Amino acid sequence: MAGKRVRDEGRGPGRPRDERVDRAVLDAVVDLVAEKGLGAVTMDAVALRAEVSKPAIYRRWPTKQDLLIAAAESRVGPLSVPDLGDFRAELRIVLETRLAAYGAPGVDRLMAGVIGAAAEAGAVRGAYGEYSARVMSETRNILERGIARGDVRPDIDVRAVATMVAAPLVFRLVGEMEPPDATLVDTVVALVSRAVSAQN
Amino acid sequence: MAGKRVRDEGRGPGRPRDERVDRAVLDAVVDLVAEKGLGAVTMDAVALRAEVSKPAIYRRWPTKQDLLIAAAESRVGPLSVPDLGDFRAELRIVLETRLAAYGAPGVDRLMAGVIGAAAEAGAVRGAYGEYSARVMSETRNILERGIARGDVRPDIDVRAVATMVAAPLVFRLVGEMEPPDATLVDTVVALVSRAVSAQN
Amino acid sequence: MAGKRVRDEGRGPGRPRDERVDRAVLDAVVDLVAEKGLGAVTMDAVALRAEVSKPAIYRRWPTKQDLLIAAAESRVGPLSVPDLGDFRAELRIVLETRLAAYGAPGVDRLMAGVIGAAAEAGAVRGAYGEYSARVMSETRNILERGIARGDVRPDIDVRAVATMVAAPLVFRLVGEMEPPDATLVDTVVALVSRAVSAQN
Amino acid sequence: MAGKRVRDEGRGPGRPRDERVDRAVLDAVVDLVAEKGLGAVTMDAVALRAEVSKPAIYRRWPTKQDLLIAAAESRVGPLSVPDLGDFRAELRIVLETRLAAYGAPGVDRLMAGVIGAAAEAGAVRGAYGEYSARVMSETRNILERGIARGDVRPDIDVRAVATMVAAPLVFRLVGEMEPPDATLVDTVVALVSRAVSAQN
DNA sequence: TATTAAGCGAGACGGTACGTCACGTCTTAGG
DNA sequence: CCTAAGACGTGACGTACCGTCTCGCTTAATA
Repeated sequence: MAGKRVRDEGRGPGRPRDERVDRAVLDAVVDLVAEKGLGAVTMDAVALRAEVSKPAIYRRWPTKQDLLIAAAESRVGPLSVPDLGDFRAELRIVLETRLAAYGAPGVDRLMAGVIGAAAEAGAVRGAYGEYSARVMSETRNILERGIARGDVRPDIDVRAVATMVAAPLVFRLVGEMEPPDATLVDTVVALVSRAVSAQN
Repeated sequence: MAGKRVRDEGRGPGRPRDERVDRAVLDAVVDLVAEKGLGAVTMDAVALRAEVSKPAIYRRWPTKQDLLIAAAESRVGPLSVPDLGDFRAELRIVLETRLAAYGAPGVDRLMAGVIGAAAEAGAVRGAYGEYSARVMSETRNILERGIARGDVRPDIDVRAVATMVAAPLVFRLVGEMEPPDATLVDTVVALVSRAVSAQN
Repeated sequence: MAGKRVRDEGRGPGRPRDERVDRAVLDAVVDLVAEKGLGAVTMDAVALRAEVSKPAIYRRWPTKQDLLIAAAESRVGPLSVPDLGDFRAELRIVLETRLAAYGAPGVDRLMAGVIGAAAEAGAVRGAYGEYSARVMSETRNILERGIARGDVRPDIDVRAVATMVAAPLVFRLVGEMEPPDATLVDTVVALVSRAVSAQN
Repeated sequence: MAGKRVRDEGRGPGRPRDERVDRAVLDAVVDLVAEKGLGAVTMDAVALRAEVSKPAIYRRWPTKQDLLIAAAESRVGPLSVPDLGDFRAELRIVLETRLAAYGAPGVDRLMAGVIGAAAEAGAVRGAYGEYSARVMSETRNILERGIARGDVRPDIDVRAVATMVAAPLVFRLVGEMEPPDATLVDTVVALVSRAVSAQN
């Protein structure tokens, strides 16, 4: 799951955490971003919207950054692609899944906000780094599966290619500030699969 | 240059702007990021470090976001690659120039900060959008030159490919929070040139 | 005793109150004040120190103010002075008893805290007013006994004189923030008894 | 003046403090106490009422306690009684001046609040201690003048008697939570002057 | 040469969000 | 009905930062 949760799930004595609070808070974050932009995502505004108290939020996510990451992860989380016997097909699924997720209202600016917050913190590879790794892991998986299967050239640098797969959609969103579209997905699929294909 | 400057350079009456202030402020921003992280880049801290007053900063850049963009642009600005007669060679120059720029201390987190600030503002395509376009324009140029020359396939989507070229370094920096390296550059050069090459 | 107790002592069904809780809580309050000052007297801190749960405290004293009053009363409670046939001697007993009580560690700041809490509440003459009246009642008694006996002038305003007797020690403690001492007691005894004496 | 002010009056460079802010804030405190009680004296409420920002308040008084003391001092400050050639007359002036000040709306609860806040802080003899000393100093002065003049017995303990003079009005207000009245003043004047008079 | 518009450092200002803390209530599981 | 543990809503706290403003001063181009 997302950024460090203060109390681990091991039920102890005392009143248990109210699960509805978690959901309500994350929804409130996404809704606020979608409706009024990142600037409206104040801890107070989130609390008000979720009908929850600020301490209840801070009990779960000790920092605004952690909250943003958790909200992002609730919409753009780890992926699992079945073995389709074809790297290109699997790659397309990954990218189209991400495209759909980024297209949901608010998710675009939320991702930018998460990156901005992560930059602020500067803590090298904190909660955000772990989230980033989780999000990219399935891309690495299909690459390695492709290599094992034989339809991906074994001489590629998996990490670099994974970056090349993940980067364009996010960069279009955050770096160019425009929504990624099907053309971009098609181009990534075409270029990457053509270039890493074992067929030539 | 970056975000709207309040007084255009057309000399008027009164005391002229002190050019040293501009330089001192931008340097102070980069140094602060390099030494203490983005969180330390407060307008007050910048003023203190640059030995300059806050109004002197705001006269030049009306917003913190504008200042950050100007600082980024002072380190990672527009590029101009001569016609080498070979798309692959020109592509490599673009990427290696960016790699060098991103490797300078502080520039990595500064880029992340610029993106974060742009996200916050939410103003669709403001000063940041223009900066982003300036930075990516040379990549488009070499692609179009390659198409004209004939060593780049004419059926590609220029914009999408430009995104695929620019994205990986920035994403490695900002999205994965690790420094881009030569391997990543090599991989981008190899994959992109192989895939867009007109030779097959 | 102090402030309204939620359940009157009339034994009902169910598990009876644990008497040790009462004592432990009041002791915890006084100890905390003595050791770390009034600011450390948090309901949570009291509960932790007394090894008792918060609801157990609130069942007994519905408000922090009530708890403070109860703690104060446990150390500085009503007094009973026997008829010694001499107003001056009885007055000295009252004052020396109070002096001793105020000298105990923590009691000084506890009194100030009670007054502060009463001020905050603003509720004119609530639990605190009753406590205050209980504490001052014996002074009125010895004054009235002295008038009846004939060694106190009958033309004094009993209430005003009682205030003059009670005020100095408390004010020294709370208003001047220094411990009252024997000199102050001697002065009060001397001045008051000299002034109200029927002998001249 | 009241509790430590952060910047001393020695005009330096930069924008000077706005004197109206000081006045507006202190008035807002007193008005809020008078109208809605001590509980309404929130830093936010004060800022709102005074049409001033919270930082502007904290620049002047680093703590809520300091602010309360300053507000109290603005209404109940040091006194200066001319030499009337008669201790009893001077004592009456001191007490009647205080009685009038305590009678102003809000001042009663404000005094209680100051004492409560001082208790909380626990800092032995901080800003409050100094205020208390300032307020009591004139009483010591008239006692010493009386001794020098010869109409006050020289064998009294000046400090103890000063406490006996100052205590009753404040204690009536804060300890008994009722307004002091003329009867109390008369009693204090009568008892103290009778007891310390050099005539017998 | 005097004027004057605009620059300059310093720092207070209003506004707004942050993250923390305490109060008093409520909810669990167990005695 | 009590107990301990601990989450909950409410709401104030004091701090930090942004972007504006007001001082008194300096600096050059113009009149």
